[in-house]
Amino acid sequence: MIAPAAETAASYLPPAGAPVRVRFAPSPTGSLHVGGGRTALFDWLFAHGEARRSGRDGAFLLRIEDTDQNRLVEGATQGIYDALSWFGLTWDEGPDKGGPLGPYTQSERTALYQEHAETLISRGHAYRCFCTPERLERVRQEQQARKEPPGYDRHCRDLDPATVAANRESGLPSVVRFAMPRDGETRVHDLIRGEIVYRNATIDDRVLLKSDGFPTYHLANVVDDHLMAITHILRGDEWIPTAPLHIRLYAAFGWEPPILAHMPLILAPGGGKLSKRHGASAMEEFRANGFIPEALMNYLALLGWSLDGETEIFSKDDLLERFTLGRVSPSPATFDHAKLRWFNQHYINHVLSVGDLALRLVPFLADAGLVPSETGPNHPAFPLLRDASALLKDRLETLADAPDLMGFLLRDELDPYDAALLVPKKADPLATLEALVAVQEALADVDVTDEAATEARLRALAETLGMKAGQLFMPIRVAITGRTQSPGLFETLRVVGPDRVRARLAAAIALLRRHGDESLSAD
RNA sequence: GCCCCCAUAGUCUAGCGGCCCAGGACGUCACCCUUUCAAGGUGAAGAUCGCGGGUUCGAAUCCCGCUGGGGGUACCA
Repeated sequence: MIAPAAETAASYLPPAGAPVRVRFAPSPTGSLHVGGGRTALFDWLFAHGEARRSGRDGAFLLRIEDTDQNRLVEGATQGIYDALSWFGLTWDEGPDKGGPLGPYTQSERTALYQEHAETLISRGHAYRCFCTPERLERVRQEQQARKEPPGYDRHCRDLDPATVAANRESGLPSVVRFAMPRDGETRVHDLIRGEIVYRNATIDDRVLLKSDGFPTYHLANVVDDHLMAITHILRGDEWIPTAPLHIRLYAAFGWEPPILAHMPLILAPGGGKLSKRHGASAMEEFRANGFIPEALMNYLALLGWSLDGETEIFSKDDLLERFTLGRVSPSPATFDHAKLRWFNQHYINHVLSVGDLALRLVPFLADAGLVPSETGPNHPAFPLLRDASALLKDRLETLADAPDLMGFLLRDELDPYDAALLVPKKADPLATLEALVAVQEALADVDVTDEAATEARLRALAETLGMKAGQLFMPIRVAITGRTQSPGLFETLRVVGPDRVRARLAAAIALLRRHGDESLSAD
């Protein structure tokens, strides 16, 4: 546990007594990306951690941005809830939770956006545009041909009111565009990077309301953040280029903009945005691949944030205690699967209790048919699972490694293995066979659940046979586990238990006899 | 092309003008422990602080330029 730091109020926090409200606003167009997961984490840590530590109310809300009817993916919203819940984040307001400033699903707020678009039009900050997609495409191509920067040519910006009315009357489809100031500049204050200055002339008139009546991100996000009393916007770096538009929108509405903080991008190992091509990139994939949420959280927290450059292990409580938005770095970070695996291994081996680990292993082992899926702490299968977990936890990098590594403990029959494995390198098959027979006899009157007794007996046997202990232990290991790598031999024997030890030794001896005959006849 | 962001070892990072000829972690390598493999322990290699100019008694730290990487450039978010 890390001691809480003496907290001096950061400059980006509101005056004492005023609340901090942040939101995570994913669109339900697929599974939740780790980049989104990290943004949600930082949102949550800021609201529930930093803000509350400093004596302010901190609220974390979830808003579903489903304004693109063409990209909606069925079940995606539920998937987002599941991913965030699994990750360990809880939200105070959201579509499923309700709250004072809902609804929290944008498709239920369309009237609101339309009203606000009209307000902008009436104030001269926006206008109806009747340009067809075909015309827009043509303009774009012409601009490219002339090597001009692409962008809307403001064709409809100064249509006279009569034309607009006539077009609307005749049912011509239209969008609402923002009337960006044509000169001057817009200053965006980013909490992480400082001030960014844009020349207004380089920003075109973006669409606010689409022809299907739904808003674009720009309008919906500004209207909702204001109406939901959001104080700080945490979002990905990819939003920096549209930040000036948003700032202009706040100004056009006469609203005070929230504090903006753009989180550094998460890059793929080869460069570029992290995607499916680079292995897992969605929260649910990490879950399915056997990563535990505590480890993922620890790893993700350190991608872009650090406490002191020294401390590496942070529990969820540590993070709530120590995270500060001000220490988030502006530079993009490359996702390193190897380091994530290290964290996961560390949590499995050193942080989780054995009982906890055993329980988390159940879904993975059940899928492989190794334990009943209903296995719980009081299930008859649990004690063996627990013992198996204790034995193998130091070589589990992910929960998904368990079926392969623990099969020999959880099943009575061993998977078929190559008889040659029984014979150590540079050892004689016949001598090995005799040694195993001797082991069989020696173990007949030894209680294998007594590790010390078993070890004493087998070491003595090795001496009697004139073998090095390791030479004798390897054939036993293979006979009992079916593989050349296993936990310590004596603890393995203990957990496998007397009956299976006996049966597996007999099976190994039989296998070696057959193998010997075959190699003789092959000569 | 245009706009914008970023820049300390392969990777994540500490550093916010002298404590740094640069600290921690992952990865890599070696050794130790040892019945195998892990885990663990110890140690090593690895960064002309992207390059070039300034500012300063003094720069990884401040300023400018360049280069490189990345993002944006949709009636997607």
